[in-house]
Amino acid sequence: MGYMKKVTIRDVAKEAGVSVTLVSFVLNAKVGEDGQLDCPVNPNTAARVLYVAQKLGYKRNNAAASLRSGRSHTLAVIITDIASPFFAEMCRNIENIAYKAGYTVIFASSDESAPKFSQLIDAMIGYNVEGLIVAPCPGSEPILERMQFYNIPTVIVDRDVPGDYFGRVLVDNVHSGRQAAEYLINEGRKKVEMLSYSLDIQSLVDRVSGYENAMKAAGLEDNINVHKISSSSSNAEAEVLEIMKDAKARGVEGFIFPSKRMAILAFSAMHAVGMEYNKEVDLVCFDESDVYNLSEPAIPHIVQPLNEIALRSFDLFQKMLRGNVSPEEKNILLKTDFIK
Amino acid sequence: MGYMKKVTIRDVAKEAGVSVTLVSFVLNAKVGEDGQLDCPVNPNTAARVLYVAQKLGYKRNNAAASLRSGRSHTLAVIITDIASPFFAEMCRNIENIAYKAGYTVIFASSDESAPKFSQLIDAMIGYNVEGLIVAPCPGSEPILERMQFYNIPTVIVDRDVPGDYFGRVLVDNVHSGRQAAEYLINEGRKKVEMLSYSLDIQSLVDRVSGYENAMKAAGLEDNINVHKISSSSSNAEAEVLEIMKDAKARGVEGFIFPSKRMAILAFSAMHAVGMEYNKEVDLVCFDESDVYNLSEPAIPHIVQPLNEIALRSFDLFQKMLRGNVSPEEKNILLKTDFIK
DNA sequence: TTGAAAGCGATACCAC
DNA sequence: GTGGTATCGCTTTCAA
Repeated sequence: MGYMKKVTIRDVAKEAGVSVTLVSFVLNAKVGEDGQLDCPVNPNTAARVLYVAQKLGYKRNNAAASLRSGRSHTLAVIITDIASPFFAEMCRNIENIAYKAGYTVIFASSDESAPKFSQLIDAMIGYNVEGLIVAPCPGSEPILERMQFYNIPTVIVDRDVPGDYFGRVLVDNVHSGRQAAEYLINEGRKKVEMLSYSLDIQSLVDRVSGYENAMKAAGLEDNINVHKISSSSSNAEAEVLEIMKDAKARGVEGFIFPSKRMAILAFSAMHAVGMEYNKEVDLVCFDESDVYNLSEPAIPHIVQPLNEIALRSFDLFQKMLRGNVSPEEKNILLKTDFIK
Repeated sequence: MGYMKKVTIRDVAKEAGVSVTLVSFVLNAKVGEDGQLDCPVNPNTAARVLYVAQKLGYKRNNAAASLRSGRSHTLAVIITDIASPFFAEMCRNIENIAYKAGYTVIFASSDESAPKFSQLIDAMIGYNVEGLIVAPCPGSEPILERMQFYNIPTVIVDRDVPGDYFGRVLVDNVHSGRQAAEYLINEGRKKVEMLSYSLDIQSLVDRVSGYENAMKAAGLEDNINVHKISSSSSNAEAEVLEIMKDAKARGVEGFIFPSKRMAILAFSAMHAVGMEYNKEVDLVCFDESDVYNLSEPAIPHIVQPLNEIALRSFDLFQKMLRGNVSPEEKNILLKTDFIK
């Protein structure tokens, strides 16, 4: 079976007996509130053009339109790991919002690699994207700096990098750490401890600060205890087992596991040393897992406000695209959601 | 701070003192095995051009290149749900593979909506994508049919739709159902039953067939029992509870839960009726969940061969792009992975 | 209200 | 090896 030759604006113009200009006008006109097209074209002509375009199966060639107009109606989203449920869900939300606003979204994943990130940025620039929503990876700072030379509005999410040019939509991790600790303290737990990584990840450092603040505020500063484990899973497993064995011996009453990965590790260890959730120890975890919901009772956990991150990021991008945005508007700090 | 004017091929040409043709040649040349550029250009000139392009920060304008050449080096992937871990991981794999082959991937999610799917397809055509990897949603058949008129190689994954034009990379669900049942039978379980949805989803129907085949082959046809539940979660919960209560009373020895969602539902119900995994009942589940791995011992489960799906899909797309592919090559059926 | 014509930035063809 | 230039399909003046 043969295939259609691409039908262009010229074909439509010829068939409708008008000029290409008219066709372009009609095809780009927005429908006003009254259902009328807001363009200086005779309604009858417009209707005929629309009909013909439809009949011939015309599809705008975005490459040509973008080349000429300089606009692409395309937004790039670069995250660090497309396989992470958090990012996947964020992408889905951004895509939905952007779609309604007439934008196409290009997603890409840097896989935490700065060279790959650099190539992706180049690709995105080549695509004439109108904006960028990006979760920075280690080493991405100098690459991101270049965005302002291209005058591409850039919104940072998930992890911060310095720079006045950028918009940012971040979550208040100090708050979330405090929230976790306060919950356990209110449940009557006094010996509340926390797991963390020895590697300094800002979000974890903040969560630890929040935990420490809450403990101090409750007069429990002497009970503050943060166990830092290796980020390589091979060592981590044994380390966590040791920590839990010791914790059981010391009668720890509450634990904060500030990531899903740590929570899963800790559950295994707790099981192994015979430490029972909701009996001797209460928990607050982070992120989402089936395990949290299946536990009896469900384990309280703290999640990122994904839809709001998506909403605010896209909104900020559009504001930046349109013109000057005040520094306050450009720096958005969101609160996490506590799921009980 | 000001921003850079976009630097074009002309700027590079002028600065390097050569023609735009030369610049284009050099910038598009592939590096041969000997590290030499395979283009009819003096190596010194080429080096100078490369140097200047780098110095000026030249980035190819894809819109222009695509418009002129008709090629976009872009592949579209349309799935039904970007928030599903299965698809997210598949996307990541495709992106990685495509990236190495010099392709950019545009992802989009139809959210199981045919109208949205149609709009996405139009958008992708407008982007001059060179190919499509698509998980069809209900009602997408007539829309997909149109792809051949545009001569865009299209590979179907996850769910089948008829059509000789398409390539397809699917998994053998009959096999996976058989595999699940055989495992339980080999463990010595005779009363092996299965959960499914009352709504006919082909992959589930196939898994059920495989289960039935295995039971018959083992002479256990009298024990075949498939419980069909509503797909709406409100009813499903109560139904599953009832099923498990009854199953416990009848002394069921093995269960197959053919999706993660069903498994989670069933775990709650089993817990509620006091039915214990690895004691009175053995399980085989599908997909991935932390719960499977945290159970003691870990619950065997069957997963899609994601990386192979990604690999074969992209490979098939490239073959279809290049020329005629035999019907055998166009229909790929993969085996699932059994995780013990 | 309509149309002719000038480009957007690259590639591709042809001549040198 | 190198360079001039038509051209891809569209948007955008500008003039009628």
